Amino acid sequence: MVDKHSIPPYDPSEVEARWRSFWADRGFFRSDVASRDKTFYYLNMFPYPSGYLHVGHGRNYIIGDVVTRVKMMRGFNVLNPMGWDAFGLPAENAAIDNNVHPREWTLSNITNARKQFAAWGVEFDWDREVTTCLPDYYRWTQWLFLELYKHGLAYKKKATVNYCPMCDTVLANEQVVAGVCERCGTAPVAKDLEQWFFRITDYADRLLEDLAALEGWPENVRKMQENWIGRSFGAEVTFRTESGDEIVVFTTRPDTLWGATFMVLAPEHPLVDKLTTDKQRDAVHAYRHQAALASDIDRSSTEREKTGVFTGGYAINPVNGKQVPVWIADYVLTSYGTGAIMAVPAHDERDFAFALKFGLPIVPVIAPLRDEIRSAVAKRDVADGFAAAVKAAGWTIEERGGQYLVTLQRSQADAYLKTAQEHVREGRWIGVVGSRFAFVFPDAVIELASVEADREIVARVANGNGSDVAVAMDLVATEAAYQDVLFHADHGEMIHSGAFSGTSGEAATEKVIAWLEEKGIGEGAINYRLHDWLISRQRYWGAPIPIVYCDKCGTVPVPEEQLPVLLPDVEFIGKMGLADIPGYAETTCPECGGPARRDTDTMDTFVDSSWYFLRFISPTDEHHAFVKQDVDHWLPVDQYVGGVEHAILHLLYARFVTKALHDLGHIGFEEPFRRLFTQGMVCHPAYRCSEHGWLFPKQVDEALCCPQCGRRLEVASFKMSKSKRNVVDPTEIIDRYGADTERVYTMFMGPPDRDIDWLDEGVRGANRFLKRVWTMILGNVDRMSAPGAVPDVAAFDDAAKALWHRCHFTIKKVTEDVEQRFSFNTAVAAIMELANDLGRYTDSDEEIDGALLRIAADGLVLILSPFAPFVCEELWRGLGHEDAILEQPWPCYDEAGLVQDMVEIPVQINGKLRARVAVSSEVAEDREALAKAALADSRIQEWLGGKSVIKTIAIPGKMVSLVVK
RNA sequence: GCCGGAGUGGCGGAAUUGGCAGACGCGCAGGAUUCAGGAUCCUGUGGGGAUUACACCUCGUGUGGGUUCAAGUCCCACCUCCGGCACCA
Repeated sequence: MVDKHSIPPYDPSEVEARWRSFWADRGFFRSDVASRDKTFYYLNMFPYPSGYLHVGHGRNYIIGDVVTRVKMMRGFNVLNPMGWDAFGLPAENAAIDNNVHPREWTLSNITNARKQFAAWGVEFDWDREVTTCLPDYYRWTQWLFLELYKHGLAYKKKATVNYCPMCDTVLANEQVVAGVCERCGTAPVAKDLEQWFFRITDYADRLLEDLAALEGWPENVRKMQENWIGRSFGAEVTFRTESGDEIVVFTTRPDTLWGATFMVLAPEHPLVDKLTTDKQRDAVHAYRHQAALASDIDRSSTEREKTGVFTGGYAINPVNGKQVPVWIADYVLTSYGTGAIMAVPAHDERDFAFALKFGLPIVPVIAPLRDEIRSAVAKRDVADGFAAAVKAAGWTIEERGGQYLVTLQRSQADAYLKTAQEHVREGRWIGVVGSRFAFVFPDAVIELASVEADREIVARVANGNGSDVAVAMDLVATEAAYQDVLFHADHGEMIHSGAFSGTSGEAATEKVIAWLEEKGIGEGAINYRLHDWLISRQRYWGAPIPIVYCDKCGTVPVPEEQLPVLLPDVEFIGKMGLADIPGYAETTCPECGGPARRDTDTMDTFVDSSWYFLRFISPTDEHHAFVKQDVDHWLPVDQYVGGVEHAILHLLYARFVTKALHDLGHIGFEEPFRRLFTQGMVCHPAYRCSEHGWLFPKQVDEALCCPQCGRRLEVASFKMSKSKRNVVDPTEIIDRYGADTERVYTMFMGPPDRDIDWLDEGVRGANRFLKRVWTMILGNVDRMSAPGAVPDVAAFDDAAKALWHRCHFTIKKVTEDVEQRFSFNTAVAAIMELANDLGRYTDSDEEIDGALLRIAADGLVLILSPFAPFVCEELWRGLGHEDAILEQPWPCYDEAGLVQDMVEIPVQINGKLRARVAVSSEVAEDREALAKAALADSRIQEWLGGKSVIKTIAIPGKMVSLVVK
């Protein structure tokens, strides 16, 4: 037994102070880029340097540090750099609030963050630090811009763009999330401005198709990108107005063309004026005015009822020569497709609602996949004997209230129509809805097969009672029994479509497209939701766009040797762009030397971050952004880690820039990140008073009432954020328990990809574990053999064998969990189990094996060290070693060590666990011997009780299952 | 509405290829130590039941079905929650 009083208590602050600068001083994290051997590029998404990092940020970096340390001990040449996404609006806003220059604010945050990393024991190759707001970085961002410009991938155009009035700048499409500015939550307004764009849509197909090969990426991120790119296949079809103007529409359903009974243009569509008749002009003008005022959120709400106005104009449906009215409505967007649609109300939900509201004809041209026809018949509309006739024919008929409901299938429709006609009373009609649409009158059955048929039905019905019914669908749309068969968007058989009737499924689309192309009235087309990337920003704190405008020479790129175009060094006075800085725009033309003006916009900060992973390979190169042979060797990044909030923006842009640079010959690969991991957020309870807002946990007492007004507080767990006052400050955790404890808890608290609550009790548990390891290791050093001792495995007693096995098993598990599974919580759990077993072994009264103890203790410290590097470095010295842990190879396990002498094998009878038999591992691996051993067990014999075994399933090493009768 | 993901003890979670459900930790309970608190250590801890015996039985992984000797895991239908997109033609 050990005298625990002789061991110094675990004092993390003292231990951590001793090793804080050790790893950096020894240069362990400096990487050799020239080396080509076993390289491993690990990359965290570089942070925006804003104030203090909290324990939620820590999760990201601790994961990286653990993986990096393991990889280093495993003999990899690891590159794990860090940099700063240092341009951007928060710096400007903070600068305005605190009256400092954004540069000062940014750089001081960086200094602070570096200190926090050191306190966490999170190490990087600081020789490779990149900072996007410094000229030696943004010079190359400007170079990237010019490369894209020279090859037609950057262009300027006037466009309607999203402008955020709060941020005072335009936004990329991707930065408008759920209709509001991603950063400040303000609804953007539409502005027509000349802006720079990157031609990302040229790469839409490749960005989509290459997703499939990104097997190391999470499925949800790939799906999100797929949705964002939003590729849809269909056709562009040209309609003509009566005056001969072309209206091109995009449709994914060319097979429904025969059902296009009207057209809808976006209110902003250029042909609207010309189409509008004098009679409609006022209404159209008013509607367009109102649409222009409505915000995008209002316009794009699916809840809202459809609105629109008839222009008075008509176009010709090219497939059947029929005249269709042209409407305008704000459910058609200028930003998608051609800003004009053909409306097929029978097979498009929006068009259906619009047609019903405005009384436009609805003609089914596709048979639904579900073959069901319904006919609701008022009793007073039919002669006696109707129900009997229907029953006699064997069709389903229900009776409720004053009506019959007949349900049938398409093959029965003709017979039913005949029966209905025979029974319908004079002046009445019967509707048939579903797989067939028809109206039955005493002297005729009219199929809803065309607009003309629709008119005739309406005319006949109106004759009788002068109703206000506009179209045939109105006659049946209010009938409850019809609700789920009125409309469908199935890819069924084409009907009422001339020669194409009878064509069905996806093939219909292809055939119609081929025919459209042959006739010259349309062609196959692909449409994307993705738009070109708007990169101009009207703010100061970004990389200036390196373009000059000359009256003589036009748009002139700044020559490469004149880069960088420096941000003007002004005393910072507030919200402004480069245009507000006197003298900045004035320059001379690089081509003719005459007077010229600079572009006064800066680039979106996502441009900075779209290529930084390349710069880490040669961060100080003054002649190149990066060196091809080096990046070709080190990239794609082996493991990229960051928040899922970048699933679309940053990751899509970085993929685009990589592909563009590849095509321009600068790099030899097409995807930047081989494996991607998105870590979950760390949450913490936040307390809110409806009157006084968010409260710090410290202000809250047990009664959960507001200290100011006594109101009951709302409590809920949220992602840590300063504004909700629920951040956990790592400094407090480190002061109280040490960084090692924070690291172990962070890794142990749950699967790293999942959102999780930070629990103070959990932190204490991690601390307890480290204390236990400390006491156990230091308290047993005297009983261990010297380092390097080789145990005599053959002489082990049972307890020693078990511990020996546990050591090998744990090493294997931790190695696989970290390297392959990214499952750090189970890795830590396995180390805890080893520590528990080791503790049990040293506490027992039996004689212990000094060599085994040495190996187990050394091994425990080595595999724990990536998680708790400070305390392990200390314990390593305590164990009598002189060298650093990072100079040690990762311990290895051998298969022999994994084999146990005896194993317990569960035995099931009829699927229920009835016994466990202890057998030697040889027996356990032998199917027949294992089955025999199971049957020989006395408990099993008892359960069998003379019944016969019909089937025996023995899975070597796993279990035996007996089926008995 | 569409597309993803997830539902397992009081809590976080484990079970990697269909093979002993609940590893590991928190919390809780009892005990040891202590003047006391804290810290530490030991024991127990899914529900229900049984027994002289913790070498027992039984139910149990969101719900309902199914496949299988065997299902948290596979299939079908559904419910709930989270995330993304959303009048995208």
